Amino acid sequence: MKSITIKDVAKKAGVSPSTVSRVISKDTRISENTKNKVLEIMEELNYYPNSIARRLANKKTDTIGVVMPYGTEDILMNPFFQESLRGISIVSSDKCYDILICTSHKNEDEIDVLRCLIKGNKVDGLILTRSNEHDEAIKYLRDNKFPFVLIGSCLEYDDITSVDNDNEKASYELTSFLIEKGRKKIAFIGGELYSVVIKNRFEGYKDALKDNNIEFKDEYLIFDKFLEESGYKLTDKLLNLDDVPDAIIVADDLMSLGAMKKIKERNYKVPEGIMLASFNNSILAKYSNPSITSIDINSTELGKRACEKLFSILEGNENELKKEIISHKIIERESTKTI
Amino acid sequence: MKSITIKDVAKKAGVSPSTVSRVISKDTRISENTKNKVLEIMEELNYYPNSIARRLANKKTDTIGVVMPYGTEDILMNPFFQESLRGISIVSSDKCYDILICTSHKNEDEIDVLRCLIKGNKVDGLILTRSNEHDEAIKYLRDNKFPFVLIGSCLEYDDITSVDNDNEKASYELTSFLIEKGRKKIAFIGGELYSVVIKNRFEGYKDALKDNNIEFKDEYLIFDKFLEESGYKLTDKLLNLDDVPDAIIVADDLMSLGAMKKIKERNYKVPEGIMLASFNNSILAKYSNPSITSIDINSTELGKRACEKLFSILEGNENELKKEIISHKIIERESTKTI
DNA sequence: CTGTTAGCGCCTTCAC
DNA sequence: GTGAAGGCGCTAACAG
Repeated sequence: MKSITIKDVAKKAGVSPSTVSRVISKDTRISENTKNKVLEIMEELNYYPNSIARRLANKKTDTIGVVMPYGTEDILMNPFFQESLRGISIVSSDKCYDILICTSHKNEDEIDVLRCLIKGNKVDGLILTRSNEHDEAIKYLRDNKFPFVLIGSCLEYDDITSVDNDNEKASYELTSFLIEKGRKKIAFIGGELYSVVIKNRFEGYKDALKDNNIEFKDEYLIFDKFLEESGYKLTDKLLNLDDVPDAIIVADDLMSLGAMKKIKERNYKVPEGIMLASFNNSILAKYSNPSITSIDINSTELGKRACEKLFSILEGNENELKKEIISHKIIERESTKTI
Repeated sequence: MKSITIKDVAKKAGVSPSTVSRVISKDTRISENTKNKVLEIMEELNYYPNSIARRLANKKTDTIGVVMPYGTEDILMNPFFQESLRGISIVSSDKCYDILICTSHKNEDEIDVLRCLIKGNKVDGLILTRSNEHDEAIKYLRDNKFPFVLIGSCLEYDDITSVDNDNEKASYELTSFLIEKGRKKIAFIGGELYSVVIKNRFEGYKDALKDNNIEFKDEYLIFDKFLEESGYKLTDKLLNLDDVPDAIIVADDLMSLGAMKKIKERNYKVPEGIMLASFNNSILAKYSNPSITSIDINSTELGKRACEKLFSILEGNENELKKEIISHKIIERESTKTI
């Protein structure tokens, strides 16, 4: 089916293609008469500009890419990504931008995916939804001076535009919160060790222990993947220790469900025997039993602000704050309630 | 930053642009020598074809659009969409297709969004993730003969390619399951009444009652939005009835969490006093307390098959099954356990 | 204000 | 096998 073009409209309206083009791009210097005439014909012909052709001529795609974490098979199921994507979507649809979802499954190299996106002119800018230590993706984008915003923090460069929580502080607060509840044997279950967010949360935990003169114990610190199953397995190890912890901080809600399951299986009581506290405050934490105290990180807001910053960059406003911090809040629930 | 083009490669390789183009599109009738030479230069120049230009010339975008439900502010948070998107993503990345996320927030008209997508040549095909009665989007796409696959079912036309569960049967089974457990006062909490999936699930429920000679009671049937909060409110109404139900089927996990919350608040026991059973088997059902019996609808598989069918259509294989059914399974949990 | 011209970068006949 | 030429649909100077 032959789609109708700007030429068809022009011919029928008795004007030149460029006049039609001007109407489309809302050029001011054009008479009301011809404008209305053209609009009328456009309506009549049910014409709609071919965005591909516009993109080629404008060298602009009106599309932003959202890069989901590598190896997304399971991790992508974390509600965090859904929530931040929602924030991104709200902002970008306001600007009439499209969203391209970028994932690298299986054997593909993440850098190849990025290369294809930016060299192929598929997107105007990117939002990364996570960061690792020595992050290759960040390095690649930075080296190529490609516009992007990071949801998370970058350890290597301080010229990266990013939106993040103060995870170190949040973790410090959460740890202190447990200490105030009288707990001293506090373990920490993390996700991937190379992930920056985990590093931050771990640091905050360690600092809080130190400031409260509690000795940090190596065996109270374990890491694995951001999966429910990992939480389950790691907790088992903690419960096998000679000196079983009386509180556990888990770096993610999904993992904490696994932890909770194991704790119950082993017949420990939450919160009496072991207190549990977690991060992200997804709906999972709210409906767990007992419900889990969790840090609300404002995922949707992270997405929104990241997207707004990206637009700001694309519009050339370089005076934006490089690193923006989104507030967090401890949501206390049963898993840490003192009776 | 000037991006390098096919011409640059051609010049440096001492061949014509068309030759380079042939190398890119893996044309066979080309000598090994020139091919290698060109590939070498491409590598050296770090050349990557401009996909926008290719799209314009080929009239093909290598992109599929995934249409999220209208008014997505909250509904989009349902894990179902995340899971089916994952399935779609796995298949499309195999084919090197990009995924465009399409949402219509706020005041926009969904049809406008679709119009913009297809008239604007932004995607080769679409996947709809839900269907309503008298669905305008389906009608529009069908009228325009635009390639698309529906996750769900269409009531009006039987020439729509779709992937769905047998929701009627599933609901019939779930209702029968509760009846076998000795329950007779079974209520049904649905989501949006105009949604096809709700209609199907309601029909199955009604049929099961009928086949078991249980009278259908109007006051046991209530509908609202696909939200946790709706489940909460609707359940309150059920518990206020003179004849309180002894079992409730909820059309969605998220809603059933709300229902569970209310049931507990009102001091009814699950499953002893009231059994609860639900649909979708998201992680929410598993970790609720008590855990909730739910129909596993295979969300990821729905996404995968929908995407495969779309590719099949795009490749011109019109001999595909129009309506494909994905299997379901009752996952029994505490909320319906008889002691 | 409006039309003409020349691309955007790639692909695809059609010749050789 | 390879090159030249024209076109995909739109935009952006440059004229007038």
